[in-house]
Amino acid sequence: MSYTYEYPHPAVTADICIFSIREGTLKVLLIQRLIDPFKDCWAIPGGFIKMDEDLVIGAARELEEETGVSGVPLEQLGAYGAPDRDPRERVITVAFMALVPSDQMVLAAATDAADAQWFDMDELPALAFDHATILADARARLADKVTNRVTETAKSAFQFLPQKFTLAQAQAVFETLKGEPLDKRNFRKWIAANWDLVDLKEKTSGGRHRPAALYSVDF
Amino acid sequence: MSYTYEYPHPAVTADICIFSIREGTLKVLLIQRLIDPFKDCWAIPGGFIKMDEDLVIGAARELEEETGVSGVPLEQLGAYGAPDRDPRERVITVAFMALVPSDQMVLAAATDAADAQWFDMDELPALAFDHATILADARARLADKVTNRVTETAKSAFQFLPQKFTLAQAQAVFETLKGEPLDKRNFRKWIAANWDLVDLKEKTSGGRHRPAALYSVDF
DNA sequence: ATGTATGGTGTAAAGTTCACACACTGACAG
DNA sequence: CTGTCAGTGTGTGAACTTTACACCATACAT
Repeated sequence: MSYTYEYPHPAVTADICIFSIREGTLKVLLIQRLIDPFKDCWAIPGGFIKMDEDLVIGAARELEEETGVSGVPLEQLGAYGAPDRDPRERVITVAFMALVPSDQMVLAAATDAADAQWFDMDELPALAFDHATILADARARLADKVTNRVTETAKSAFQFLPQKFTLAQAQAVFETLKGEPLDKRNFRKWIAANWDLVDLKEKTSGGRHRPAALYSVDF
Repeated sequence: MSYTYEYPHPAVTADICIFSIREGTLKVLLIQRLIDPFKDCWAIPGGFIKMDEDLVIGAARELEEETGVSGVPLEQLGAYGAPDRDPRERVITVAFMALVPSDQMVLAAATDAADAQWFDMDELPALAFDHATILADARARLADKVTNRVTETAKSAFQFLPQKFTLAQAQAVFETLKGEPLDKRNFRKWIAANWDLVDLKEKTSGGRHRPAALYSVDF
């Protein structure tokens, strides 16, 4: 089967930056490419858009196919289309990003992916294509969104916390996402002002220190 | 000549929202399509990306071809790719925007454009494809950029002013771009704080009112 | 002289951001 | 039982930003 056009057409892919927090650090989901170009190289998941699917649907499909991750709300980052970004042919990619909890997530590499793993954002391997650029843009956008407005992206930050959490735990999550330390008192004022925290009147115990109050959040 | 691929490929276009101010109101540059689909319908300029050109280069080229407008710094807005947005075949478009002065600009419709005209943003005709959506997104982004940070976009606002301008003229420009009235005193404080205004020690004359001081701006 | 149309000016209140230091308490060790 | 450790919890002031708001000045026309 082949497809013929009167004029040349580029291929169009979707690539997806999936961020999560694991072991207290910001991670990104990468796949190891099974095929050339950049065979065996790590890359952000993605693949070709089908002719009858919307961009974001295609991105979600590729993500699930390659990594087993599904049901995440993707936000468009932009299009990347340098003529030589793919050695095979002209490929224009539309990048998406999302922030997801990953604790109970099972990664299942498939399709074009030999492997799918979480990588520490501070220890990235060499990446295929222009994925390093895309990922850097996504990282910057993530830091921007998380603490500025109360958006869906910011909501998803709470998924890295247990149902009952301490304010110190919450601060650690937001610091990880933002990539910089936050002032304790100012953080507590911010979270109280911007989110509906419920004081559970319970305390942690077991630490070699003063117990911390536990909270949950209502949206 | 034809081009054959093993898998189907979408066409990729760039579409460009060019804003300007004319006669004190915000205008957008539209072209009248010469060919189907949407023949004779108005649309934002744009066209197919060539295989060896970057997205923004292609956008600039299409803009010049269809309207005669060149040399404008385009900013990417995002990709639009609903499967049915073009009745011919799958077409994914990458949208760009810019704000340009238009007084000495000569519009020259060519290529796929029967005509190129400035339209008042408040009196838009029916637009081809999903261009109404794209244009609405661009309008929102424009208002955002102009008064918030001192960006390239904001700089270009001064191009709608003569070399020597009054603060009232400047306020009118920024109000038009932002789409809402601004407080006179607060605007004057803002512009003085954010831009390097030079007091020319000259005054307007001839109005049936008190003369206004003239300024120029240094970047 | 008067009317009219636009130019030009300052201040206070509210809100936001940022920096910053010390006492509290439970667990554990001795 | 006592001391130390380690993380918890709390408030204020300064700087800055944002917003609201009203009146006199000046040139021209009549």
